[in-house]
Amino acid sequence: MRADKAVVIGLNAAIVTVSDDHPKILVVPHEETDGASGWDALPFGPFSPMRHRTLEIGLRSWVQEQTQLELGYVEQLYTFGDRGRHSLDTDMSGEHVVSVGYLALTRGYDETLKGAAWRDWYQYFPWEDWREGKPPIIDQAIVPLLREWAGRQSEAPPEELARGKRRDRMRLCFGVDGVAWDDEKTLERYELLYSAGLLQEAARDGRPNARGLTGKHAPNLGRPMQFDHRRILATAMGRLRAKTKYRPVAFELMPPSFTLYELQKTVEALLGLHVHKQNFRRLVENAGLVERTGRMSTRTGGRPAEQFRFRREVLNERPAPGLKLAPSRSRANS
Amino acid sequence: MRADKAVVIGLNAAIVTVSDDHPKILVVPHEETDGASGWDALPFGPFSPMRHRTLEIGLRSWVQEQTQLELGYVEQLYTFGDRGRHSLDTDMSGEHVVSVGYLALTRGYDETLKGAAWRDWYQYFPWEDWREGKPPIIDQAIVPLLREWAGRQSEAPPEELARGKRRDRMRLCFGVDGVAWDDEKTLERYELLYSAGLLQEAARDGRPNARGLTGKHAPNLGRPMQFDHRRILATAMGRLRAKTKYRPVAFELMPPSFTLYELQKTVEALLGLHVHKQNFRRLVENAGLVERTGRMSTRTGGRPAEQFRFRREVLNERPAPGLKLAPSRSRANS
DNA sequence: CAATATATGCTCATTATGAGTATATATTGC
DNA sequence: GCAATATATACTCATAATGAGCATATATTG
Repeated sequence: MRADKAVVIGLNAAIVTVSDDHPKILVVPHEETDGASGWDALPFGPFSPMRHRTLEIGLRSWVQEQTQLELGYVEQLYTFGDRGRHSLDTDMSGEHVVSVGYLALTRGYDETLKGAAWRDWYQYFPWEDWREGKPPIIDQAIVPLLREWAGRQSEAPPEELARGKRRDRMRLCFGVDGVAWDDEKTLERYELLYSAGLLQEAARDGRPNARGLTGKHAPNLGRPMQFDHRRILATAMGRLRAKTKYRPVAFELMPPSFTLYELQKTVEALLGLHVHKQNFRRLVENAGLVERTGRMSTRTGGRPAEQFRFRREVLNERPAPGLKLAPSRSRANS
Repeated sequence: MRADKAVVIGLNAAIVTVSDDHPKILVVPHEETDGASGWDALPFGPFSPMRHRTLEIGLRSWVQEQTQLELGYVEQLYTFGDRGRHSLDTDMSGEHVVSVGYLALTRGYDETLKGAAWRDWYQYFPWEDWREGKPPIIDQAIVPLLREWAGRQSEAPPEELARGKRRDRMRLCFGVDGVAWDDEKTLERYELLYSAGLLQEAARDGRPNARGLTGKHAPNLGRPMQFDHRRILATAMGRLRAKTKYRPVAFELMPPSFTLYELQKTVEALLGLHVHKQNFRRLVENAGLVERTGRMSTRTGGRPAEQFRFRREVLNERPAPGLKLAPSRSRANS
């Protein structure tokens, strides 16, 4: 059992927090040799089997080292074997890198971390935030560009078929022709845009873009990242959005005590959607996910809200549920 | 970016089919040097970045080579960095192996595949099949052994706490004290039994078992596998059971045309549970997952059943649904 | 032809869901 | 102090989804 080329396992963490109604991820500015500098990177480092008994332990220690952050909730996402042509060509050591992506949640938001910075994840995915309605970038830029791409000559022989498939992908991903928006399809959308050559990463990797041009001519759809890090982030978003609905993960992002509306705002920030306020309370309370503290919130605004805390016991009662909610269609509530 | 020890990526496939109401997986007898021979292994091989552009392509080619099987549906499961002490100690080359597990589905069941064999997955997990009621092994062996384990002195200081946590894990995993059985917790159950030292793999890896004994004294809870392959299989089962309920994957296991009851039997085999027959039909038909063929089944028994086929179009309509069903509690139906 | 086995259609009570109305309690500007 | 405003929270209601069972249809078997 011998590989013909050395393989390095890169551990990558998408570390998420929510502050001030914005989901943020921790990025480190990563200096590059080939002019791609300035692109953000996720905290990452190689897995060393001698030092780390498991992959997750390795990840935690890298993050600790690079950002002084002690991670709580950590979950493995996916392992990517292809990091795009870029890494194959320019990787200094001639090693092949396989990326293992992780999602981590923290309520920390420890202001300034040496060398690292928190950034709103919607900067990388401006089409994913529907809280203020459909993001204009979709109809103004994305859909027209994708239409052009879908109509282009395909390389493969079954011409008409390939075009149809492209159109279907577009419809399902971006909710064209009355297809409903699916907040969990973040990775599919990212990969569609990449395939269509509409992302800077695709240009970097030498993929022809929607106009058939190769090179640095991709439009500016969201902020790019180093290597395949934006893909890992897309995976993290999708997983977190999905998991929020069937497991009580949102509480990992909350302080020990919070009002129900604060909880709702956090969930809405993650999902990029509004939910129905009254139904949200009903769900959270009926599911036994929270308990009253008796204390009241002194926030400015209207009537003071009661503070709640997460009922950790639910985890031991049944397979603990999440915050399954339909987006509220009427903009009236929230 | 240098690892201090060479890392090899092992690609492992849990290839599933269902035939005759039994979910089966493809195993290859793997000869070992240290006496552990006879333990089944999943088809696996190392990832070679030079030959395979992606991990999945590498997996497909290994499977093809080892079993002559052309895979259809393939999905990555999880990447394990620790394969137990065993592999660390006895790995011939001194390399560290990281396992990437995959789930693959096939309707093939191509009888005899050179060197490989299909085996009922419940042989590895006899506690997972609840179709004939609660498997006796749970109350007769597993729960008593786990109780003993939960009551043992713990290594860590917070004595009472550790015991409580062990009891909680047992309750949630095996449905003790009125906790409902959760068919998706296959991995949690496997890992609990491993932690408690109740599996042959744990003995092999030198973990103390429930009676505090080290060595080959583990009871015989299911058939063991090479390396961490039973853990990968447990992951595959859990994922497949979960996915069946929200995505139309079961059809990957069906022939082009089938009766609704055949479909139901396949789903039941996967979940290890019975479902309510009439409600199953209602769900499948209302969800638009199937369409009539007009042909009738000539199977022996009672009234002939109509044959259906999978409506592939659902995949392009909305985020295609699965076969979400509650297990029927009354044994009357089926 | 009775007994039996399965397929399929239909009903019904209960619960979950999506949306809204109504009321309570605070702050703010005057 | 009071109207205007903002939020919190309680409650209602129609509709859909779910879980369970009954009834009928159509085959085979002895």
